[in-house]
Amino acid sequence: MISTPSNSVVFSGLQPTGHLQIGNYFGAVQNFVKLQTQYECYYAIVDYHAITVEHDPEELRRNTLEMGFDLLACGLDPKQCVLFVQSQVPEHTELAWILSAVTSYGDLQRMTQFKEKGETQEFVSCGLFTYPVLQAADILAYKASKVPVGEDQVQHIELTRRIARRFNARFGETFPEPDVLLTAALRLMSLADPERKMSKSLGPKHYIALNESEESIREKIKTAVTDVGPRTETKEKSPGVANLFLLLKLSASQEIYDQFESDYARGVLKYEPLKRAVADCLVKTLEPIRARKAQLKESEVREILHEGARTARAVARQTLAEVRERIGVGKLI
RNA sequence: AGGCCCGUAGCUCAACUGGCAGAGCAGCCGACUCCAAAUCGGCAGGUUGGGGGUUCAAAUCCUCCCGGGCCUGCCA
Repeated sequence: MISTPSNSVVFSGLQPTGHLQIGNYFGAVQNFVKLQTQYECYYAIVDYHAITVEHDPEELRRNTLEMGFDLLACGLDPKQCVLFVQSQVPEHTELAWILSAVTSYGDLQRMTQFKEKGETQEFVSCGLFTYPVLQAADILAYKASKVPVGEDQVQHIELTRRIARRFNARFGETFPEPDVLLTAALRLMSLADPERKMSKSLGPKHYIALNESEESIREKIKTAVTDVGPRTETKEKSPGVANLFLLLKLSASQEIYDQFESDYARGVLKYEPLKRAVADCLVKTLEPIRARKAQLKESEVREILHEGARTARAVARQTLAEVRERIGVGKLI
């Protein structure tokens, strides 16, 4: 069997949260960069998702553009992938409405992310509830079959499959059922609370941004939580130390990494030198990204995003034409 | 459309019958530590949702507005 275009399309969406942090980079974006050389990739900065909770319009605008800068700096190449802003392709929201008609209310009620996010919000919008439907539309508008996402999104992709299946059953084969593209599950943990995943929402001590100053990176690594010392009776690393080793693996040479591993195994590792090495290597690893970002001009980023939206829209429009036809709306002849 | 409840520090809440707005957590600085954590010491944090009114004095009482939640009705 030769792979057809229909099973080689990748879609992923990123919320415009402002600057990317290194957890996003090593956990997801680095993988996106790799995927763009192997698949037909659509990457969307999903601003319509961001409005489902309270937000500031100016901040959203700024964050959306900022995300474009960061993604390009990380190595997403407009020649190899389609990078765009969700709201610039209105087919997403149109398809979301259509799909909401084949989405089970009960399924949505079972989405754990809605329950969790809803608890933190004073005002729970209807949009927050139907968020997974828009996500399904994002994916299905391009008939994507592979969706690289984190573990926390797996439930939403399963819902997307159910939505696709139900649509196909009622109106005829239209969408592929997308698969989660699980790469080597790589989770950077918070520096200040290594039991939790690194996230901006936990506070500044918990994450390192891609564009963070060298001084600040060193300070945060230095104050990262460790433990009372290497344990002799068990080889198991504490979460904080394991996290530092993961950072070292991601940024240091094999030699340096092996040296620290060996020190740890022999029970002679001191955390202070480990932290110094992690900070050194991390600063060096992020430097090229910083350099690329500094070279990007705002007008250039805007143009790339607009061009991406044009390309994406051409594809999404075709899908919508087919969908409208199948469900009996639009043209009446 | 009617009724009831709520809004105080970043978060969770306290403040009697109207009497100097406070605590825990989070945050910042320091001590301790190979580095951290924990612990200890210190610091900072406020238009009490907003306007108007009563009063010597309002987070507290009255009034309007904004925001949120619940109940009922109406429509279909």
